[in-house]
Amino acid sequence: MKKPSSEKLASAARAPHDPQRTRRAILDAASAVFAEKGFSGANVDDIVARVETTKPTIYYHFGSKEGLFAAVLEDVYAGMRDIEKSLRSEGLPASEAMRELVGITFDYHAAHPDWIRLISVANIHGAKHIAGSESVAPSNSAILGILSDLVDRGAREGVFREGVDPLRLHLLINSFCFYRVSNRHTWKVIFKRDLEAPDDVKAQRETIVESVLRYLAP
Amino acid sequence: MKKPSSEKLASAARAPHDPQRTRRAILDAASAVFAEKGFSGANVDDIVARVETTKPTIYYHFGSKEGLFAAVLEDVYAGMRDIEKSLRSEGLPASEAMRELVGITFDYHAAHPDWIRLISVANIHGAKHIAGSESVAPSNSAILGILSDLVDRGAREGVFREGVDPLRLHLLINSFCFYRVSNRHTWKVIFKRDLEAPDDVKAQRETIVESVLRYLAP
DNA sequence: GTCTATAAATGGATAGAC
DNA sequence: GTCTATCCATTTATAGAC
Repeated sequence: MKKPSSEKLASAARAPHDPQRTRRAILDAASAVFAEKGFSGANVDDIVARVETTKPTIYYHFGSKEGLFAAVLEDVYAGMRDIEKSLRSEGLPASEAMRELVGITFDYHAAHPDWIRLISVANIHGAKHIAGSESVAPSNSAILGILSDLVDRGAREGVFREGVDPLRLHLLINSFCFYRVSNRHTWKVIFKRDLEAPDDVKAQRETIVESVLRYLAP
Repeated sequence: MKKPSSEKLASAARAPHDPQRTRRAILDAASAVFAEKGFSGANVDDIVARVETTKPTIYYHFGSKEGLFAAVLEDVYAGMRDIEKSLRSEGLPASEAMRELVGITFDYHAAHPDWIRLISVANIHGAKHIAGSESVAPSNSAILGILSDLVDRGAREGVFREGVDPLRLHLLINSFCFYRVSNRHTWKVIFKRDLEAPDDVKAQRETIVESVLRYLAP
């Protein structure tokens, strides 16, 4: 029989019935557990143990384990807007702005391994949990719009070549930033090299930045 | 795992007790099920249903569900040698050979989505199932050796620049080839574009090939 | 809205015959 | 080496009190 000491919610002396806060706490805990163990590997009890709530409360708010996972994914995708917020590329020349954009994308992925694991888990399950979501697409089209504008501007200024497809460029950038985090475990076993060693991270960042700039060069 | 090289056991359509064949059949079925549902999502009964065998037989051969998954991963990594086998780059100039190597890597990934899902699943679980394997690393170092030699040769011939790290280049190539398959489901939901549309696949192939060649240019 | 207690079902693993 | 039958821990989900 364990004595619960509500630490997660007790930062501001948990109100007896504060649904918003309960929801938020459940989402955060679920996010961590799903990221660590995958969808099927995670169980609701693990989540309960982290939040100091109970199973019926979770089912009251999210309906099912699948509903909870869907909510976690929507929540996590919403955080992607942070990338665009970080961008300060207004006054910069196109290549400098591109260097900035790629670097920030790299840094964001590197700083959010849990986010990446969740996307991986979502893909393992065919993305069915976000298939019906309306909030997920807009979060991402924003950054794509910025990239698209930048490609056009660079082409007009003559520093980028013409005819580059923005979405395919986005694929080139994201694949590198994502994969080096998502596959670092198998990579380490196979090549005996830690992709997260600080010096190497720096070199990888330079690799994708330079790679993109060279790809765009006229 | 090793494939049976000599088959003196082909007496009937299905011998009553043919361990090699049973093992092979279990591995193939398990591979498909793990790829489809992940490690925890897959259950041994699903695998049994696909092969004509029983649960005790699986446990006899592989010890546990985890042992079976580990065996599946080793088996699948062994197939990676096919990439090097496809390579015919001996007489070609360095840039042509590189174009060939990147293209074949792209094609191999595109042709083996199950393989990619299994690697994703392995990474979700921290690659612990292959952590102790001795057969996995050599399978991959072969292709890396070829890439490394090619980079050196290109540098000597003056068509590639100096100081390119082969492993980081391998990362650039593989990340694109892997990600476009592994993340195609979320990509489709978010950007409403099918990464597997034939015309687009062609363009993506050209994107990574050209990207690598530009990256290597002096 | 949140709790205690429990139902209902799934699924990993094994005993023991052949 | 492979089968039939089964055990039992785990786990999603809910009934009903407060």
